[in-house]
Amino acid sequence: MTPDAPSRRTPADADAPARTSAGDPARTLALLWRDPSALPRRGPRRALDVDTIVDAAISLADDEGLAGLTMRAVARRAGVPPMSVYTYVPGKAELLDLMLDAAYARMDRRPTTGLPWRERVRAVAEENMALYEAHPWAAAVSTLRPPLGPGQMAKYEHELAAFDDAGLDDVTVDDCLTHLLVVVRACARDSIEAHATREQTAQGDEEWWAAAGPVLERVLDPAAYPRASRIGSAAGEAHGSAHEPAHAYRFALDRVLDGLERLVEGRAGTAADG
Amino acid sequence: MTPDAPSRRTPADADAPARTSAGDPARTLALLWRDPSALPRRGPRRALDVDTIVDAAISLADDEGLAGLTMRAVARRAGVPPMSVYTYVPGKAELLDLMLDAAYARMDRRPTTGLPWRERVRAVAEENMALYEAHPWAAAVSTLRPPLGPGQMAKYEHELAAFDDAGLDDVTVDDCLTHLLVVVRACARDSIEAHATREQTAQGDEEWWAAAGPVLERVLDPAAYPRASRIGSAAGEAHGSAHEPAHAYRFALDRVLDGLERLVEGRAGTAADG
DNA sequence: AACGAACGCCGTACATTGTACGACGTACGC
DNA sequence: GCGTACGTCGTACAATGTACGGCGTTCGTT
Repeated sequence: MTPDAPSRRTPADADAPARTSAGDPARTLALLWRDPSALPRRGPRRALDVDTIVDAAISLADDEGLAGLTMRAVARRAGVPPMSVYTYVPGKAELLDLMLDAAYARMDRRPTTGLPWRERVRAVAEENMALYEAHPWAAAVSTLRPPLGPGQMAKYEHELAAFDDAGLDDVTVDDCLTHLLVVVRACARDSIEAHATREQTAQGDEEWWAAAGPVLERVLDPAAYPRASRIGSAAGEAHGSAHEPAHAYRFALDRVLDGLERLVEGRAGTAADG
Repeated sequence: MTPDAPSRRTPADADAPARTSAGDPARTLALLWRDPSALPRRGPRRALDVDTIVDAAISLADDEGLAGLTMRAVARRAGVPPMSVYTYVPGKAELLDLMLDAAYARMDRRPTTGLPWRERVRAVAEENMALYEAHPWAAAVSTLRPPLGPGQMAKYEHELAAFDDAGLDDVTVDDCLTHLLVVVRACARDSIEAHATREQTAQGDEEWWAAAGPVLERVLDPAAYPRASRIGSAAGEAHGSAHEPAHAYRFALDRVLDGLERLVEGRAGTAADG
């Protein structure tokens, strides 16, 4: 009753978002923790090792994005023929796990002992944003089932510590951290997409609005959408464009911290509060 | 000096997330608003119209997800040969714009006049979550440059009204709405990915943890990660699994509303507050 | 009434993807 | 010394979005 091999990524999955932990869990974990007992005992000496492939993949994804992360390109950067990558890594899914865990492991974790919890939690947010700035592809990978490697564990342990003296119970601390990380990653994704859109379209936001504006004026009746017209243009003028991801992130982070603070204060309202 | 045609999607873009407004803005807007002057004046009568294609695409994406939304499949569902789709829609990017704007237009918008702002804003969140439950693909599409069609405009106008008597200035109202929508969409994405992962892997979270658990115990030293071990398993027991998207959403929504409430109260803290 | 241009329609073709498969050679255990 | 487990990697395949071009239809103009 050996289970079938977990779903492999086929060309048909094109638009499905990249996902971690899509391979055989045991095999992936052995790779993540560099389990020596998983190494081959017979056969010729391996020319490379897993880390060479992972490093090549990370630097490639940093340069070209997830779209440029093809197995052939990884092989090229590692200096081996295309199919040789599969000697070190079972497939692209496992490679993503390894890349992400390695990126987590290398995160810069500032010591924040002594600071109040709000500043420590803010630091956690900034560290994650820094990760996504250094490795934009990391924000695009789904981590619903996180890569349970040493990097992920160190990250989780460190981030939980930020809530140490906030006086919250264990489950709530996990909820708070999850919420914070979801918001930071969402903001990071928007920011990265803004960047990518500018590059790929070779059309800045101003040019896009300049192209869209005249047509929009012809079809759109301001009287039909009074708030949208007024507030939309007010927001557009306040920031450079209609959407300024950096500003959205700052706003979101302050709002999230305020929300967590009410929880710490014990004044959280889950229904209408009186 | 006619500009080059905006970037078309080629097979090489596989892993790049689907994006709205990737086509020629003027052409896309004409399509979105069903500009009659953009219809052809010569040639044979069209066998179908844009809406047939858009409806086929939406029902297809509802059934099969964004990964199943191929131009060939859209054509099959509309009952035309593959390349005929391009008669009605310039390309996949524009089709996504049309799909999204149509989904926005058909959203169920409950009247919430008379309710306090917090309940009205909560209703906006629920309406968006309902949209993503009905059309999971909508959560995956990047809307950095939103499809400026009638559906998007109606949605924006309606959602702004939720903040009508909260006493916030125009720019802040836009910030709040953006923040709310970002969080709801992020939660929706996680929830959808959880669903998709269960289906594609044919492996529930329990089975996955069951497969990962033993190996993890062998490599992981609880003493090295005290908080992670304790809080991780506490959270895992509290919800069914390590990650319960529905719970994460409820928690996030309450926290966001609390954060906005402090803004409304004028007690928001952007730095340490005393 | 007749003609040419503008259009609808759509079959074929191409580059690109992840990776299954299998041939060939190497190193270890008996 | 031999069988087998393994590394290495060339070839092949199905699926993708859409460029291109051939063909037929309809309308504005004459």
